[in-house]
Amino acid sequence: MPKDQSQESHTAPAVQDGQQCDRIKEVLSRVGDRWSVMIIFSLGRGTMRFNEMKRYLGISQRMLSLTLKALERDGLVQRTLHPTVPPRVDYDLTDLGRSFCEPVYAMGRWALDNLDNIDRSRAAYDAAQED
Amino acid sequence: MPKDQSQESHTAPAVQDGQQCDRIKEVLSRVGDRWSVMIIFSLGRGTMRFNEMKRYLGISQRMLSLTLKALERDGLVQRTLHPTVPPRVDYDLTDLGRSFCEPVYAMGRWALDNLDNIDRSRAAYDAAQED
DNA sequence: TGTGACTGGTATCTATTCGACACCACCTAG
DNA sequence: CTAGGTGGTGTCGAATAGATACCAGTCACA
Repeated sequence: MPKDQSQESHTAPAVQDGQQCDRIKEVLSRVGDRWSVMIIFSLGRGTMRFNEMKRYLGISQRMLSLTLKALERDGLVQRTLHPTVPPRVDYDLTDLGRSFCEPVYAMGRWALDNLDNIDRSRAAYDAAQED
Repeated sequence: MPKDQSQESHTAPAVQDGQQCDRIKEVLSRVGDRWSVMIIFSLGRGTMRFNEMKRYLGISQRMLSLTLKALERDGLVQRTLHPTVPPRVDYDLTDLGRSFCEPVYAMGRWALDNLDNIDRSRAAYDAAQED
């Protein structure tokens, strides 16, 4: 419950007024973790299979399984089992998942553009600490 | 190490070819966690003080302290100590932090727009599981 | 003159979560 | 017969998050 909403004379940029902030927090808690973002990110390229993602992302089988299940439950990812021999499982983004791609890519692009800035900041901070 | 880069006939949207993906993963591991995003999100509204953020976000003191320190190290957040009595500490975004706001807000906006979709998906998924 | 609450933290202890590993059934190649 | 692929689940120790206590100092209330 936000206590001090009275002095927002700043550059309030978007949607926000307290209970909305709570809902955002709620959603980000669900889909805002590292592996969810990474999975959405790579599925944006197209269909992937379980072990393919595992190798590509360097994620443990357990976390991949759990995260994919959660994303499927949230309606971002679709799981398709092909009853061949051996059985083959494809993972794709749903429409909802694809719409989530845009903000995820925006973050990815920012990450790429600013990795060097962050590294410089870190080095400067660490150097300053050594006094 | 991506193994299968050959069949990207899909809507490959942005920067990506393996080692770039690794760097994105690296940055997202740093600033992509829930509390970092939430802190950037609320600092986007303007200067905040330590306990103000603590109350607003519902974060523990320890995590707030640690996350702010990490964000300061990464150059996204600036800490200003006013040597008054009692001492007062202000937290602001740096220019780098403000540039990060855009993708963060994009995610927040998506979260807000799609919370209901996610809830419906979850309910449907859970109902289907009960067979 | 306590005592309760505020400031911005740190230290500690515990609960949750994560990742490594083993295991499953089944198939194929050597 | 063994090694490796498929897509997972179960277990266990380590890392991590959150709750709580505590710090030094100041203020208001009674």
